[in-house]
Amino acid sequence: MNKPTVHDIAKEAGVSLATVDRVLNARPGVRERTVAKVHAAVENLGYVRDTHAANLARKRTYRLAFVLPEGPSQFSESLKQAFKEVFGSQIADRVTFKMLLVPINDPHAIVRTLKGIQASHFDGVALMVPETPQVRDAIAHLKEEGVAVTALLSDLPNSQRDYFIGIDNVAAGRTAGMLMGRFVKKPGAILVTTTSIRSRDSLERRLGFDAVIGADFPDITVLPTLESYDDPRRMEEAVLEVVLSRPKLVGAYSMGSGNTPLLRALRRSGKLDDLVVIAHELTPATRLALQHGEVDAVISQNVGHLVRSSVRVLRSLCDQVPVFDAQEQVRIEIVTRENLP
Amino acid sequence: MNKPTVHDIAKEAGVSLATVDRVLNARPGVRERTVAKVHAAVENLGYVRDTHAANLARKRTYRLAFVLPEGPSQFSESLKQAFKEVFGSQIADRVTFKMLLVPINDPHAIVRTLKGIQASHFDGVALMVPETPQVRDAIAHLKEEGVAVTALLSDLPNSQRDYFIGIDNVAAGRTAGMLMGRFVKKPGAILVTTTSIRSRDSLERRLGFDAVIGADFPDITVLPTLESYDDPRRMEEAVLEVVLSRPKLVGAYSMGSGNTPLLRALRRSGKLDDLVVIAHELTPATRLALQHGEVDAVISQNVGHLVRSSVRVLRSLCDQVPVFDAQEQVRIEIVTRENLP
DNA sequence: GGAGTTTTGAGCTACGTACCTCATTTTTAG
DNA sequence: CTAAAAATGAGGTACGTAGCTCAAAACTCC
Repeated sequence: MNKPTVHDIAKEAGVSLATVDRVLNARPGVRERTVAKVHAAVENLGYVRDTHAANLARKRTYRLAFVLPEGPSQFSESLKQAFKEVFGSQIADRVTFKMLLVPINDPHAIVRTLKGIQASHFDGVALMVPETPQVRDAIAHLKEEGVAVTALLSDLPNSQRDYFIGIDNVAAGRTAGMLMGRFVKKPGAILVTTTSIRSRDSLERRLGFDAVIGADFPDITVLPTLESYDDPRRMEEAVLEVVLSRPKLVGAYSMGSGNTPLLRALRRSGKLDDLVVIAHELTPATRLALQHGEVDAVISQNVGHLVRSSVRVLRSLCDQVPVFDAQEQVRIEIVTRENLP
Repeated sequence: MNKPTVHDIAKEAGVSLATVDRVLNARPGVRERTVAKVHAAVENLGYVRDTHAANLARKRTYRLAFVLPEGPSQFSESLKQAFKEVFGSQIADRVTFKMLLVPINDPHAIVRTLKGIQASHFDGVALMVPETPQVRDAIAHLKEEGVAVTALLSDLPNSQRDYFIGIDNVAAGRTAGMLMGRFVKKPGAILVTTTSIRSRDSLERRLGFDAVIGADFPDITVLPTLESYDDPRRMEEAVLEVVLSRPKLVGAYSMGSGNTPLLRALRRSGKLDDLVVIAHELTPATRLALQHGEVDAVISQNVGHLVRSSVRVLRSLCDQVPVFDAQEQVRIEIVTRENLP
């Protein structure tokens, strides 16, 4: 009736506790036949190791590193806030964190940081960095050392990362496109902005957005993407210019960070009320804009969930336990004034 | 540096381990002054009990009961599916479940079931039942016996339940109203259906829906709610009648279960393509309808999240540990063809 | 001041697992 | 067959906490 323990396994397999221990922890010096017997007993009884008792016995701690872009983005801030919250909660027991901030546009510096992560100091790493060949190599090296690696928000599909935690950005772009198409009331053009179209996220979102608009909303044209290159002033002016020169503008889609300069420009133009505005990521700024009716919808991913997921996933990877996918799947959330959390 | 243990507390407070244990577990026979000393030491060192070690020592199990409506609703099915999934996961360790199915329309039977739950057999209960005076009394009784009680999906605001896990249904209705208002392309009437308007959920959703339509979309009228009383055939015919007699119908809002008869009627009428359809809860039926473009949006709550939340919340309540609210908050999800999980 | 009562301390076992040592048994090679 | 090597067993300690016993110390009260 009760959950079987190692003692039960020993009895069932007709071996001693020591042998069971050797098998379960893959220690050497056990005959093939005996290993098989123990495994059979495990199967038979449906034994699952009590992770908590095991962690207690081995004084295990999960030393995790999070490599995040530095710089004062509102999204990063809410990520950091989420980390603080999680750190105090149950999820984080036996976990120690280290946040490593890297300049997102300097692949060299990123790789230097990754090389600084050693298996002797960390058991798992979550990465929110762009994929480059050097990053791939660094990940391969981490894996060789036995460090668990998960991609966060931006996938690293061609690397050896163990897991990806984040959304399908093409689908996110499609969702934005669908909302835009259904929300606008008349034919016209859509302004699109982002930090840099060189980032995979922006690329994918634009792809999805264009696909839906092209297929389902023939009356709408999508303008070329405006890039801010992290310069808010420049973005604000560029947006203003487009808005003033384009009488038939009906909407704006902000794919990346930099919602604030977009909104400032639209406010200055006096046309904000006539435009459907869709942005990404729920931050204090977009939240306020939603409440004021300036932004019509925000496509978002639950930041708290992202952080908790990364911790849970990294723990599972460290323990070599299967990840509970259903729980870790990140939803593409549509947030409006009415369902604002 | 390391997490303080009871030993550290004993040293810090200048008392023995036994005394620390007496204080921490609220055992009698300790002087006020000593209790204070120990609490001070706990504060000083920032001690937090290692729940897992504690559970190990006391062979603790969390015996939980879930009181759910019986009957073959698709939503109930997905709930049960979610339970099965959670049962095999880490969240459920040291947890034993019991599902108690009750006839939702028989308050008498519900109360009988609740009275059958005794503290000697259960540590926590999650309830998905309508609020009646008898139910309130039964909850009060459970609380007296020391059983943790949480409301699931339908709140029991006037009872002594410890927690509510679910969404704000007024906000959910508002969200549906907003989407409906923005999705329909011309003025007209909206058909509204539910199982029974006597249920709190339907009442609240309708309230929110009407409020938004009334305030923001003056061109739209909302028809009186059609009730199915759990009779699909009746619902199907009633819907068909309305659709055929109302040329200016532009949308349909399904507030409760019974999405299938609504869709059947709309298909039969041949007008499905011209209507904006918004439903609640993501089930196999609504998922398929979304994919086929028959339903435009589904307002949903993540069932897996609901179940995991209830387990986590009930555990926290049993342990008298604060609930991590941010994690347990249930989102009002907007699901469309594009962001279907 | 003595008897009774209350409070405190010391020490033990247990939970399920990890990891260690040392003795004993079994297997293998020559 | 024997010596060496490999495999196994018995039993211990530890992790952080719960919960128990029994003795010792500290308080009351009259």
